[in-house]
Amino acid sequence: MRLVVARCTVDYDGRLSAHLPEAVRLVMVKADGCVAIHADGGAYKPLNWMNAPNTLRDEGERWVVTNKQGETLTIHLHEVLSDHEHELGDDPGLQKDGVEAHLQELLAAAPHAIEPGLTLVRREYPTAIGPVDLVCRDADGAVVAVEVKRRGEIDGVEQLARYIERLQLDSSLGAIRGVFVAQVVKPQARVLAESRGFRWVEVDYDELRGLRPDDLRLF
Amino acid sequence: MRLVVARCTVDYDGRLSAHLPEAVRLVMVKADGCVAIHADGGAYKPLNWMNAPNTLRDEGERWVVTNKQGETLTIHLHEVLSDHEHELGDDPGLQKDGVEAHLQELLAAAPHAIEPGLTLVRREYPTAIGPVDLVCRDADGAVVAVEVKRRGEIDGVEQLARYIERLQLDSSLGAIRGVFVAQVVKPQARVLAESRGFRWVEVDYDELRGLRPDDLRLF
DNA sequence: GACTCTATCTCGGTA
DNA sequence: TACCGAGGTAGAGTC
Repeated sequence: MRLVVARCTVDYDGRLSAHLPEAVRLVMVKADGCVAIHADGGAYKPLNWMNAPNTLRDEGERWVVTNKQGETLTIHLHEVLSDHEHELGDDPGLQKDGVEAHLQELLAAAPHAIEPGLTLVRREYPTAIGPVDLVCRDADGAVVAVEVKRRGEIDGVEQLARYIERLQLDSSLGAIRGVFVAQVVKPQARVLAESRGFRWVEVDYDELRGLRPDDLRLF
Repeated sequence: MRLVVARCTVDYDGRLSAHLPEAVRLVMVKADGCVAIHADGGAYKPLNWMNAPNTLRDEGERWVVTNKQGETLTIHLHEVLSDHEHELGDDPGLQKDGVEAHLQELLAAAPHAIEPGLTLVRREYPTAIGPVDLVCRDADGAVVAVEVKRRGEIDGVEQLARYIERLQLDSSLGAIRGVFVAQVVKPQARVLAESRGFRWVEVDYDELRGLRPDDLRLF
């Protein structure tokens, strides 16, 4: 990784055009070739960048970075204040826990947590407009489509509505109920869900993780 | 801006949990206090970060960064290979050209490019759920609601549907047609638009920019 | 502050 | 490869 602190101007020309007036910034060049220009603030997003793969033409005072799509990033280095190279080596990568996929797994293993008597038919049930998170049957044998979100917002309810619309076309399934499940269901999403005739349910991730499927036999 | 290259492990605990095993990485601390941990590859996004405002407790070998929501980023510095501080000063900021707002301006100036005979009633037409990008009248005098996107995806079609539903409540407008306009309309969005009874149109940004409003009088 | 929408989104999965 | 969906989305604008 090469770290250059310099007074510079930068121009990007590609999906849009963008220009940075002269100022002191950090230019970061990673081992994979990607380039990012950072100011001293404004969170983690650089002001300008070019992802790998690309080709960097170093003309001394001017760097021109080009990618396969023909986008260019041009950096004029007016004054280099610092220039260091570091060997970092490969990164073992990030381990995540608590994203939507995990929530869906836990609910697939314990559909009773959504409502008593619910049993799983299939996870990621395929339709022409995308997979339904969970398709279940309730205690009466009726089909229930479940949309799982970490945060329950309005577009998730609409997603559920689209799936049910699609599932209804398959007459063999009979009447289909919709249930919207999330750790938090926002007020607007609650209103829309109810007006569409869907139940909405809030679940607790840590509680779910504590439940073994066996625990639910008690219901 | 402080740049530390160090062999480190990192843990984030907040909206999810994430862990970084021991490796050499760049720890960047900006003047506004935000912290980002970069590997030597993988575009501009850091592996882990904490935005400003936050508080950094420097315990020497361990840094604990906490924000107002109670999220924490814990960095264990096992071996510091480099540690530099730089004064960058304020940044004059980025100037952009070619984003959705510009596309909307161009189409407002040349609605004929969407379909012959179309004339603009109003840009950013206000409704209770947000502004409609363009409201026009077609050659027959019927109202046409236009949603403009740079990339036409499924949620843009939903947005258009919500606006039209809303506009229909205003009975003075009569029957309302919907048109979905983008530089590229994705397959799923095409299907949904058609099933909702909307036209979809792809437009070329550079061509539009070349058209002066006058040119369109010829249609 | 809350809500809305854009983004050179990034990133991962899958067909 | 392209498409599609999630994201600790971030960031900007509006109310």
